Amino acid sequence: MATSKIKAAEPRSRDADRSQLAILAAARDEFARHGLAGARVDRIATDAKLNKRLIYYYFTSKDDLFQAVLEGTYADIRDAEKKLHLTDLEPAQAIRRLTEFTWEYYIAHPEFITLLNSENLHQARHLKGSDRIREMNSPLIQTLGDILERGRRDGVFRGGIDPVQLYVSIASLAYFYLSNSHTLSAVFGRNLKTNKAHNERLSHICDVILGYVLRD
Amino acid sequence: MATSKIKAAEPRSRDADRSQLAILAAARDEFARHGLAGARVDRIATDAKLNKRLIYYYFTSKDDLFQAVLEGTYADIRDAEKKLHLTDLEPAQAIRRLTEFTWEYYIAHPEFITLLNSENLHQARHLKGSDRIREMNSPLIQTLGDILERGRRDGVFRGGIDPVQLYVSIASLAYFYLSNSHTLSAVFGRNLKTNKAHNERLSHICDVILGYVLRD
DNA sequence: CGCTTATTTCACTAATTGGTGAATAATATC
DNA sequence: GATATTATTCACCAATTAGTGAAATAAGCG
Repeated sequence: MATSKIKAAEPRSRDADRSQLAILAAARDEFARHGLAGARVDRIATDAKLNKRLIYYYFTSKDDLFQAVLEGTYADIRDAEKKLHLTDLEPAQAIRRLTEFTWEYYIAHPEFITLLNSENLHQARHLKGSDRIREMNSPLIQTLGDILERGRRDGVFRGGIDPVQLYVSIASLAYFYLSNSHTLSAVFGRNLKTNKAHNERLSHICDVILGYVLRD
Repeated sequence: MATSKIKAAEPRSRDADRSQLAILAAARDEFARHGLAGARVDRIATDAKLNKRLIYYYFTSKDDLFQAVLEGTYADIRDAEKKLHLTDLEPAQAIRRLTEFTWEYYIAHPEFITLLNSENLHQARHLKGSDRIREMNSPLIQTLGDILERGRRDGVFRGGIDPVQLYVSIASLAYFYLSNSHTLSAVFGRNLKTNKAHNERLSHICDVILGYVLRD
């Protein structure tokens, strides 16, 4: 007979913060893999090894949970950006470092890409309703503006570069390739997801960006 | 009174091709707006002003319908590319024209962007299963290779440019901006969707691309 | 007219899904 | 030991959804 109801299961200490983080992590993966509409709350609960009811207890609704995931995702990249210390480098080196960082961050965090794509499909309606996001406004643009100005004064950079445009372009060249690597691979009949292809892409991106900012 | 059952509704001639096109057009809009998981077959039927049953009659399943939409979308852009006649232009002019074309095509066909994003979320599994796509392999890469070679011989372009990398970069700079304009606008607190912002972006993209291909 | 193809109608299903209410249990904390 | 918080269980709902079977109807065409 088996005393049934084997409730031994380690006493599992209670920790509201830890539970919320477990939910957020599971939700991030689920939303990243399936998009907002394709994500399943039950699957998030299973993956978090927690009860579905608890998700609604802490996060009200699927949409609110998605918003929380997005906020966390942005907070993460902002934190990483802060550690770059671009101001310590020569202008050209700083631009190169930012470019390499961007590329490597997207490689290390593929969920960032799919989450952003999902949010854009929904016209950023979760971000628009978020206070936390606006507070995190990237200080990188300011830094980038300083670097461009310094490079121009030194005579190594061309003038008249808008830091936002440049930032968007650096992101573009990395993001598009990684986000669309599946369809691109299919269309070109060439696997763009190998290490070799990745290295070639990063090298090309640096050429493009530096070719642009450097004075002729 | 009203004799009820007002069946007057113009005799609606029967045309299998027209019906299929109507379904495809409605499906394209629906998939573009809501993604694959978020799209509703009933809504497609309503929008196509046809019966849901007919969708399954012609297209078997939601996934097959999505694949047909993707194939059509690719066929459309390939057709547009064919009309470019880049070979008639000087190398630098040809690159500029291709860049402007890409930008304008994405602006005119926003559904292209969201459909591709959806397909990449699904790891291109519909494209991989499509014969039609492989047959349409872009002749643009060949043309682009010729242009780059001509430009290099003329001494106006730098050497060693991979046409696929360049093609991807041109697409990147346009696509990312338009695809992510909602989140970018929210994050930078600056509306990137105005006409003015669009013109500035295109101008910047041309600077970047030409700055890269042109010899110092 | 008669045949084929196109289109509609409709009832229906089997499964899924986001979300809830309420009671219970376990645990940390004071 | 009392209490507030944290977590589980479970039954359940109302709505939605992709997809089907079958029969009826209409139109083009030879």
